[in-house]
Amino acid sequence: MFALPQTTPQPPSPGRPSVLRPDDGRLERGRRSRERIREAARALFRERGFDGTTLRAIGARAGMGASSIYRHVRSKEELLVQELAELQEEAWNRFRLHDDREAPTRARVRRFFQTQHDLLAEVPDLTVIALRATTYPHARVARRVLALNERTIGLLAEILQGGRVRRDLGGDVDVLVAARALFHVASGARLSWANGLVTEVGCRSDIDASVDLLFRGIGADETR
Amino acid sequence: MFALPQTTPQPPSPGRPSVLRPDDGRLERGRRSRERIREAARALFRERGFDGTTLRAIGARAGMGASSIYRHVRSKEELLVQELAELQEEAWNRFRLHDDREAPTRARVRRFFQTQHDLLAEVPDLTVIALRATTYPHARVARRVLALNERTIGLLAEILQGGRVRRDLGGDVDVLVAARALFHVASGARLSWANGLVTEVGCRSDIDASVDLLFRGIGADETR
DNA sequence: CCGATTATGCGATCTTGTTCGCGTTGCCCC
DNA sequence: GGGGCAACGCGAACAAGATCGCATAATCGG
Repeated sequence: MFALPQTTPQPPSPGRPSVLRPDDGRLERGRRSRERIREAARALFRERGFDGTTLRAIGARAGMGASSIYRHVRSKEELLVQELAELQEEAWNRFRLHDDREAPTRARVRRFFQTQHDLLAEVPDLTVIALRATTYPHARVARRVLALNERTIGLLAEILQGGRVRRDLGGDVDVLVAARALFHVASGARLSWANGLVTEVGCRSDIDASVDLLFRGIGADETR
Repeated sequence: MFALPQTTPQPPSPGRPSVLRPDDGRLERGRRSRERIREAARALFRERGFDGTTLRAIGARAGMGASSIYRHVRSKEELLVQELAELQEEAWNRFRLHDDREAPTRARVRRFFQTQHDLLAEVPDLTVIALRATTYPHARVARRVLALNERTIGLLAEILQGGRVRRDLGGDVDVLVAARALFHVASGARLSWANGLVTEVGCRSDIDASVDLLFRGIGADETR
């Protein structure tokens, strides 16, 4: 349904991938540089956080000037989005690995968020900076993050759809609307966590509570 | 329940309000300056948007250097948060003005979001930048925005609580969790709107759909 | 009136993400 | 093997938010 994020080390850089000249010694060097940049950024983000990491520092660790980074990346945030994409992929894989399609829908949803959270917990910045990126609507990276989000929502919708065919859901529930609601509620909880309002376990139980609420509904049974 | 945002033109600036010397010609001058800054910022934000507005421009229009602004404000975003606080206050007032406490809870919630959206639509940046502010957990302004959000959530909880006593809600619904869910779902929809993924009316109907969903619940009636 | 205190303003400066123009280098084609 | 073409890297420079030290002025205690 959605385009897979390109995690292969193809040149995802500004210029087109130059299909005319498929490979090249220069391109090889470029790939190595990109790899060094990615590693340096990844390490520094974990050491000092996103905002504490300067492009000059990344460049220094990657053995190049700060401006050269822009040969390979369009913005600082793109470096983090790469990580986000990988982490999401990993989360999906882990989830699917032990996913029981016959389990109650609500349980599957909860387990998905738990799996995702296990990974997210290691890099608290990720969620927050991704969210921040979406607040720059003109930037390309915003659309990239939104696409990633949409993909997660798609997976949630898939889970829900599985429940629908098993009559596990209310009959007239719009699966996509529901998936979006689940996603945003979880994001909100994680934002509180990132701001130190709740602990990590608090965040988890908030998410669980919200999922339960969404399944049960706010309204009184059968009335209005 | 929550501390009211201080909208009175008391010096909310970095230094303490200097209670020892309650007023002063200088303080008077400062108040006027703050007012000019606020007006200039407000106008420029509407003309060019938040990111398109430079502090030097604000300073120029307010008749002072850019650095002087920091005597009255701790960051650029704080200028916008002031607006957000006012706008929320206005939204609450408008809502309460025509609020029918006997109306069905769901209808009240929907009307609240509509009222809020009427105002928000005039300054599309507001929601987004406020959200962005919360992605800088170290900044004071983040906590300020979170407090404002918490206040909105509180109002929603109040509405829900009203419904609970009338048996309008499911018996075991945690009012605060539900309010939070409503809030975050609406924020998510507005984020899509700000990113041009949906039109304003689309955003409104998305919110309505989400509210309906939250009231009805995702799960099948009475089962699991 | 005097010194101390303090709110305000200013310009220089810093920081950091980002852009720009230039030079270098490996590759292809003739 | 020479010219052309990109990819790459670099240092200078820019933009804009923020900080700093200094200057000014208003007030107060004495």
